[in-house]
Amino acid sequence: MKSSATDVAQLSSDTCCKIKYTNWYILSYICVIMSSASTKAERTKQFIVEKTAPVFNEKGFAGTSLSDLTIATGLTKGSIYGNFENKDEVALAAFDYNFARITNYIKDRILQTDSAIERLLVYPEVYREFLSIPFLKPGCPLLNTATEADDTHPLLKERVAKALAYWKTSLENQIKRGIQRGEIKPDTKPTEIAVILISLIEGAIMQAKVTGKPGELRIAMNFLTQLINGLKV
Amino acid sequence: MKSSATDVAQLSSDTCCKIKYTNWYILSYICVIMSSASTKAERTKQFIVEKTAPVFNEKGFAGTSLSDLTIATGLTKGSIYGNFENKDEVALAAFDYNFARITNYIKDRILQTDSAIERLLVYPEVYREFLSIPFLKPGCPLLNTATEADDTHPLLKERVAKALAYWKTSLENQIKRGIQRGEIKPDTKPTEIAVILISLIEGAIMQAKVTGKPGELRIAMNFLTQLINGLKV
DNA sequence: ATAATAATATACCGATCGGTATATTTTATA
DNA sequence: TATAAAATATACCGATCGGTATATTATTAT
Repeated sequence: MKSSATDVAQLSSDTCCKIKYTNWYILSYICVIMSSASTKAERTKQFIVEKTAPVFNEKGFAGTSLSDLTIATGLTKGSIYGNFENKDEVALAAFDYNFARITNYIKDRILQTDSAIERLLVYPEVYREFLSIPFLKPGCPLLNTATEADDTHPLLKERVAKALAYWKTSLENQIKRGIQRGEIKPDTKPTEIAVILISLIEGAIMQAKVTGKPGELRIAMNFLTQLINGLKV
Repeated sequence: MKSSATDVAQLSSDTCCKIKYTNWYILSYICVIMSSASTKAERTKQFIVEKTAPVFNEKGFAGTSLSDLTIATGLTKGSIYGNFENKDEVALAAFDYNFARITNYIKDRILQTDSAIERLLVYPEVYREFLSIPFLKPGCPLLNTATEADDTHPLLKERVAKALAYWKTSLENQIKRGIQRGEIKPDTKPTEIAVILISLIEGAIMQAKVTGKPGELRIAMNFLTQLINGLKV
């Protein structure tokens, strides 16, 4: 017996007043503040995304069935298909949600810093303990989705590509601003640092997930920290 | 209409006189030279592994169906299940094969070097062009399998863990020998270099697969090359 | 309160999933 | 070459897959 879904939208309270993630990073990364979803359907849609996003991140697209989605949401297939065209649409929205979540998490911590070096150091600080950050337990959604989708799911691959490009651009801009402000050595190559930072983080996460131990992650993040500190003027 | 499988074992010629990969890295990494498979079943088993390994690497475990396996091999389900207990067993053998293949590829190139630094440089040299190495097109089997299996397939995860440990140990030993021979700075930390090398490679591969361009890979491998050269006495 | 409408649940579809019992074919032995 | 044994193919299983038509329920507007 499924629980009624009529009041399910209200449970999705923690996001109703948030930034509409899909817009700011897909539509030229413009940050659009949206009021809480107006129609019931929109709120249920959001509810489905929130509940299924962790499942997709853990099991992958092929490994997640529609019955997984009904279990995660407590809704029926009919309801899910009333809000999404197909499984792909749910997966795409779920990826956007997962990526926005980690992005917002990083952004919140970056807001508490007051130098370019400190801002860059947020990344190794956060990912150093990603094994103990609940919603990152199943790993980085970028890495998980990328490795599955690159050869099997063009639409999902495209989303990952955009997310990755956004991350890279953000890092580059942070470094450029740091150079302008005289906080980072002027001969620093923004793109190179961005790529190396991403590589170290994602590669270390893979190892951490497989070994289940923090050793590799600690080593890689220590190295990254030193690298970033070495950029200081 | 399936083509007969009776003569299929003979086609598996290129591996019949090779090192038996499953043994040397699972059984305490002891290198056991095996003569060509004796029974027909063993050769067919090998044939199935060779033909399905690329499919598993590209589509993943959940994304690969038994019909994919029959198509890849030209055999029937009955034949496959006559040689393997279930889909898991095929996937495990396929992963071993994929990992052994890249390992042997690296090993061959390492044999052509004559210094510890050169040996380490083989890794960025090989992975720099992995997009153009045919059997690596679908990506690194370690990365692909790790990200899918870590939360969904304990047996496969265990194999990946062992493969990763083997790679790491190999790197550490190469560095230690380099230090002993006076080719690498004595204050070099073998484990740290190994972890950083693996992180940079796997993280860069992920980016390369998603963007489809060689830029990120080139940057990461250039950096890794510099890092290794910096270890020279 | 009632009617129109929007949203969700139910029941079902054909296809494919992983897996297997058994018949047929091929191989090895004599 | 006949025969036993091994290996492969055929035909089928129940379960689940993604998806949908339709009935039911809840919401909204009057």
